[in-house]
Amino acid sequence: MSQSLGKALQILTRLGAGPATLDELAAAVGVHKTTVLRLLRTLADEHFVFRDGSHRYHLGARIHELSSRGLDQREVRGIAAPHLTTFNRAHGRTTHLSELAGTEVVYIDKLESHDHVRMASRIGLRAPVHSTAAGKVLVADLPVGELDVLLDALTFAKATPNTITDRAAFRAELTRVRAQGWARDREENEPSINCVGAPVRDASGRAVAAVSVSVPDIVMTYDRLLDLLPALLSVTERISRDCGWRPVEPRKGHPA
Amino acid sequence: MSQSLGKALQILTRLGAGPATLDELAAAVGVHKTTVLRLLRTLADEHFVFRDGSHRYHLGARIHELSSRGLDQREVRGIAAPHLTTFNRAHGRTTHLSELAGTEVVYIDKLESHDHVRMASRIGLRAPVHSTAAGKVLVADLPVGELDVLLDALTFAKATPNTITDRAAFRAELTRVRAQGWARDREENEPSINCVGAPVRDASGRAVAAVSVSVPDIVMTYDRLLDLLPALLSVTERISRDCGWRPVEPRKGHPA
DNA sequence: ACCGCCGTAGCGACATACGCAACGATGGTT
DNA sequence: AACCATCGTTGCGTATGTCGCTACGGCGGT
Repeated sequence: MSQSLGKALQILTRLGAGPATLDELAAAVGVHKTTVLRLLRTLADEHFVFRDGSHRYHLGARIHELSSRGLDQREVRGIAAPHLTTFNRAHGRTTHLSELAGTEVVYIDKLESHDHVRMASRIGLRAPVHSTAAGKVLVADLPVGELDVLLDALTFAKATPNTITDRAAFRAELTRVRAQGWARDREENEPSINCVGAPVRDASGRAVAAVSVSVPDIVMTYDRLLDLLPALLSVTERISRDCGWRPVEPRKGHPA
Repeated sequence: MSQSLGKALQILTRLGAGPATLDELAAAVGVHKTTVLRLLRTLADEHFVFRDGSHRYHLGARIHELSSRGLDQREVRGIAAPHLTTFNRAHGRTTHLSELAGTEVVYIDKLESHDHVRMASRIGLRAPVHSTAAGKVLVADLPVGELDVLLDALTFAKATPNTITDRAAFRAELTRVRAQGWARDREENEPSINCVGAPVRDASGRAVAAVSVSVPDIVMTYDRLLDLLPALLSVTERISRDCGWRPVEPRKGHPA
């Protein structure tokens, strides 16, 4: 663990919450302002931060550039984008594309709802797999060994009264997800927010991303949200096909 | 200049070019792999990078989160976004929103062209003020002292045969920009790319951002690009008004 | 003029970061 | 099974880079 790097990263993270002065950053990070200034100098030299005319430091252009490049490296995002735009245009609900990251999902794209109720999520945020629809579809088809390792690492943190906090119950939920091909989050991750998600698959059939639709209960009930399932399954199928996925053919001689 | 932080930032920048292994990063940064691993560990702990199953490190979720938050902190971006979306929908040309950053502009939003010719620019990239339309409008109205300081710092790097590389010529260009209220870049920044730009002003009348439209010559001639000027001036005026700007009223008793 | 705030420079001490060397884990081949 | 190559990791001693302190300069406001 590199001490000075860790401190610099804390500075960057603090600046994510808003611009700050040298003194504010020194207080936030807990080191002398000379030390902070040295770190800030280095960060500024590489354009990770900049200082305005009022003595405040801000996140700089390099962060945006790297994020933009990093997102471009996530292939599924580029493939999904036009499909999601069309879906969002048609349905107007907050839609996320996410990937699995350890025991969490990370949102790698977001399309805003068309109404005035906005969700506080954003690209780059992470959420636990066990309480999100996206998480469930991303882990449901993991090979047994991988799923066990993941479940071992999961803390099943209770986010709301509805959160699944029991390993056996979560396994049962994943069985259900596998059977129906989509997942739900009924106020399990955030109070008053329901969500449905479906997997995007690649050529190997593996779920490489999830598309999920989130709606506050006051805007749309869970039952109304289910009306979006056909469209959701349709768009994830289209994206999957563009990712090289092909449906498994029914085996001959066996019941469909 | 913090050595270990500098190295870590080099790692992040390298990963912007694509995923890399520990050995590749050690070679790129020029230090022992143990050192790189320590830095990567710290970066990974804070989610700035992650490692995939094939030994490769990638830029992580925190970069995207910080970028997203940092862009939200740029107020003019939020104000301009709906206007630019409408403008882009109507005209379908690559459109940038940029801010001044020292002797450079930094692109803080980008709307893609509707055709298949895409521009290599991206959010977070910087470009010199003297060879870009956006740069010209951002510095044209600077107070004299500020402009002098900026010009002193400018190297007038020659990007193309058309680049203005002479201080006096650039000053003359800025005089013209002030008079007409918009600026051009006739293959001054990149060969075969023309650009027009106009300022977004805040309540104080100061140019706080620029909207620019860039088009490759093969797609649209400079003269055709000029057809977009009325719409460009109109959208920048609308954004400016939303930023609190109000047109200066003609003085009474003087010619209009 | 004085004051407050911010940024900066120089210094010595020492803690942290460094590279080296060795080893463990993994996967592939024979 | 053994062997090999690659990657990641650990432990060590050392010296370099980082640290906080102190003092000072610059700037803006009164």
